[in-house]
Amino acid sequence: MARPQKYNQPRVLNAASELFNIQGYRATSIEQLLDVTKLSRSSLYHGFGNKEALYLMVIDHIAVESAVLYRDLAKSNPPEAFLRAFFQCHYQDEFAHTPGKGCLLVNTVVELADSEPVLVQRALGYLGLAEQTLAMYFKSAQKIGQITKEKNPMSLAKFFMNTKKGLMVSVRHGTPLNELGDVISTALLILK
Amino acid sequence: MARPQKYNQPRVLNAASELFNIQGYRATSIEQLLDVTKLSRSSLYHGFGNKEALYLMVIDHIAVESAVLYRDLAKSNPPEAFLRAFFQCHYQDEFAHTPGKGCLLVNTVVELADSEPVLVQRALGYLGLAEQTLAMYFKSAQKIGQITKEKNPMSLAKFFMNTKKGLMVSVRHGTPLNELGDVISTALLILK
DNA sequence: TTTGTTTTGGACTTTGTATTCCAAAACTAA
DNA sequence: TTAGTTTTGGAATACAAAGTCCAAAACAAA
Repeated sequence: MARPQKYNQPRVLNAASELFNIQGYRATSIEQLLDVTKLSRSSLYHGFGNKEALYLMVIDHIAVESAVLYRDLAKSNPPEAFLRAFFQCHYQDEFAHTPGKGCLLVNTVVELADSEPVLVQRALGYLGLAEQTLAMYFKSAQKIGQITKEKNPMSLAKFFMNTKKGLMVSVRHGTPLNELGDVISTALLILK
Repeated sequence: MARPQKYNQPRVLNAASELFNIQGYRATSIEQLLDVTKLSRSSLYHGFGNKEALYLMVIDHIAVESAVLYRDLAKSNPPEAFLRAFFQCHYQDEFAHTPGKGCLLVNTVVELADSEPVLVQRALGYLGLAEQTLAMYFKSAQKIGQITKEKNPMSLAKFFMNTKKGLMVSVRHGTPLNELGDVISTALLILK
């Protein structure tokens, strides 16, 4: 008994996510968002609130996507392969779940650290979640004997999250892929 | 035979640097810059051009400071101590050459990656320089036998620069210092 | 067709921001 | 004092951006 919603959230969020990821939060105008989402101004404000609310939804959206991806990668790979995939999934088209340059969560905390606490806290929450997931992965990998028990799982998680953050910075400014591969290989020596 | 310049560049650049570093480029308004530099609007535009030009001068300014500091640290420390100082100098008050949160160069490339190529290129240049300096340091450290010759000096440099970038992201969003220390200790195992 | 909801166009308001400009004031050296 | 230069106040310009609002159009079901 009503006109159905024409736009669907996932498509809008994907388009917005891509633009935010490339340009950053502040550099992205409503005008541009209307462009890529093909929404009318009225629809965007009616359906998503405002720019900040939309950004929050985008963060949630990509965080869920990433969490699912990580879980899959962890299930089907031994430690080294898993970590390589974990590092590369944000800049390899095969996985293509986050187009754009770098990681939206990292970009968010760097760009907005001191000026948008709500957005930063949301991003930080998901980064923390990823760290915990990594720690649990290492803990169980130690139990199975896949990696040495010498090191604290939490320390490993923090170290590899830090490596990931560094890589996301490098990806964002266009470092050639082979150089990133070199960094990854060096970092993985920690597991030996 | 003239009125002398009241403001001096270094002081202005320090004040501006601190604000830019904390808030980012876009979130910092001219109004706020006038506030912290104690300059009048007219003086700022007359003496420094515009916001972009000022930011370039700030980048140059902190890059020179950092380069000098790194050189000193390299001269007076064995590899491990040098690297620890290299990592910590951006968030320890003792060195206090870059107040604010994180590293302005890293913040710049992340915040402005796609929208301010001039500023990003300038920052990238100095980051590249730091990497080269690190590589040379490792090369000579290998010659003296301070570190193993197993690894490529350039790979080491890239790896530790990546670690630094990750740390700067974490510093920016307020990770407790002891956690950073843990990451650093893990990363340093690469030298063993 | 009628009804109720969603979507749209587009003008409008409001706000914030960078930048320019000029005449007046401040200051030093001659 | 005078001359030459720097600094300043503050108004004015220009522009872009976020968000609001309303009436009209589109649409599906009754």
